[in-house]
Amino acid sequence: MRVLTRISAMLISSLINPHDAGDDQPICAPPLVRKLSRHARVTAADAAALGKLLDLNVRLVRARTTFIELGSTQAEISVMVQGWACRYKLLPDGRRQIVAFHLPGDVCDFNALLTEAADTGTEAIGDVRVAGITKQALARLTAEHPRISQALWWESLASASVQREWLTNVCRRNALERMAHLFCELYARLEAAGQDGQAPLPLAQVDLANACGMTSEHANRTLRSLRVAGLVSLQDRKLAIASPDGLAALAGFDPAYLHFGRSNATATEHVGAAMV
Amino acid sequence: MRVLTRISAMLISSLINPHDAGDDQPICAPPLVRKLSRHARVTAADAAALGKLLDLNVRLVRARTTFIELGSTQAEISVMVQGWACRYKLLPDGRRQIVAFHLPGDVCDFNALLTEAADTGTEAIGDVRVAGITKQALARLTAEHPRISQALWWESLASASVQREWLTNVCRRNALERMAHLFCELYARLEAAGQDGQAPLPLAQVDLANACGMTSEHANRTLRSLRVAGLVSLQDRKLAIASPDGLAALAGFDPAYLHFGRSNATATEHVGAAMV
DNA sequence: CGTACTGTTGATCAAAGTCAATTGAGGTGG
DNA sequence: CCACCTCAATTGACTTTGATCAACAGTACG
Repeated sequence: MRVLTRISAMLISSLINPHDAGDDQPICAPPLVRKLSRHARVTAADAAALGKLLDLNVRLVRARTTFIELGSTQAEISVMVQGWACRYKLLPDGRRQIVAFHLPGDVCDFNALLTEAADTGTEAIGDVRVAGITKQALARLTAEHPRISQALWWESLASASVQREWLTNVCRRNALERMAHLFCELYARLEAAGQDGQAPLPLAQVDLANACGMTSEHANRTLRSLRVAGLVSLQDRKLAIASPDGLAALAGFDPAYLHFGRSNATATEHVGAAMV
Repeated sequence: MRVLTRISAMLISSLINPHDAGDDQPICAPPLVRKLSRHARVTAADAAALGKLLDLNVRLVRARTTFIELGSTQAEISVMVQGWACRYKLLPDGRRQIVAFHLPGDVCDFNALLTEAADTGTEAIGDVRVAGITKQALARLTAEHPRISQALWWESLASASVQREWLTNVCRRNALERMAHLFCELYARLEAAGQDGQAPLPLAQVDLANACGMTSEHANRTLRSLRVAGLVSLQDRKLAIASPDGLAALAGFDPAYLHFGRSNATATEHVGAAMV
């Protein structure tokens, strides 16, 4: 049984969105809004509408709880508001693979749109806040705000791109490079999400192992190598990235695949219209 | 330099689409149309409109030619009409990873919508026919045929799901299981595409190696194991799947992740509307 | 003060990579 | 038509990476 604590929208929203007074400064907008604003030319009205939806239905998920169960069908799209989550697959014999990490502002669950049994589970790493948007609400939102729809396409395609990089990462890099690459990605994404890229990562070594495609013992040894090389450090049992540049050099990290930045926001204009 | 032969639409269409006379029987529709019809309730009019677009601009790509260059930006979305292609990533030091195979009916290039430099290349494995749809044309199509847009969302999400399965496959299965799994997937996808699942696969061993995340030598040995186990066979230098069931048992193959089937086509109805 | 996790370390083993050489098929030019 | 060339496939010997098995330490928590 899932243990989900649903909390009144107003309460939560005032707790985690202190900007709620109605000003539109993107700096304190919900993470997803801020992110989507980078992709397409989301107007203030678009952002406000999305922001309102994100406030309506926020639930608190306790650490180490799977909040999107394997095999379940979801009536809602889940959006990360706070905390970290991981998406994993399980083989029948128990082998587990983390296929993605979800940070604030990430859409956990585009696949819910397929309305089929989820072939992945999603688990909170620490305590997490997730906004649920019903498909109907999303339908209304995207119908009235086509630019949001464009931006969601972007978001979805960008996360597919990350997926491909992960595949390349685990297949073509060795353990040390793999882990370094993962750290680089997380660092870059945290920074882009407006969070402190230097903040200690809440990941357990098992998570690292499951994400990098190795055993926890080997993850431990790999981590130690990175530590003695001075690239990461441990602060009171929390991992911290000591040298982003060093890690990037080791991993051959090129953030292009993350598809940040609004470089060609104008160019995607008509595409959004296209897909929507 | 890319060597692309562009051929008059009418010519090609009559060559490869002998059904062109205007009848709407899905059995002889272009592969993409047939596939999308499984996802959402695409009407005859929707299908016809898409089919027409797919006929407008078909190019022939010779075997072993990269037709979507790394680093390029694309004005068109490419759709596989005939033949096989692979999508790959390259590391600076030359290591290569195939991240997807494209069969007839697959959209190669959703990422073109991002209008950023492609971080993957796409190469024809044998001779290939690709339909190009300009973003503008796609915009018009999806605006007039929202169900097509729904179906494209489905298609995009399904391919992301395949991507995740690949990650799990290479991380958590050994060489033998990996390759068996790949064969199962290709077999299932070929069958679903209405092609003969028993047809010999045009893949070179290097391709197998690059897709399964191993060296070509090891791919060779792995393939031999599968051959002596009677699961695959070599017919005049072409690989053929001898025992789909045996392969599936070995690999622990569950086709759910491919998201075939119209099981819940009705349920996705309003979602399509949502995203569009 | 046990109990239950993570994390840590060591010893050993198996899977896959690397290096090197050979085979075989198909294509080309003489 | 045949010698030659090229490239993919094949095989063997050896090495390396990472998995497995096993034990133990440190913390957290009831």
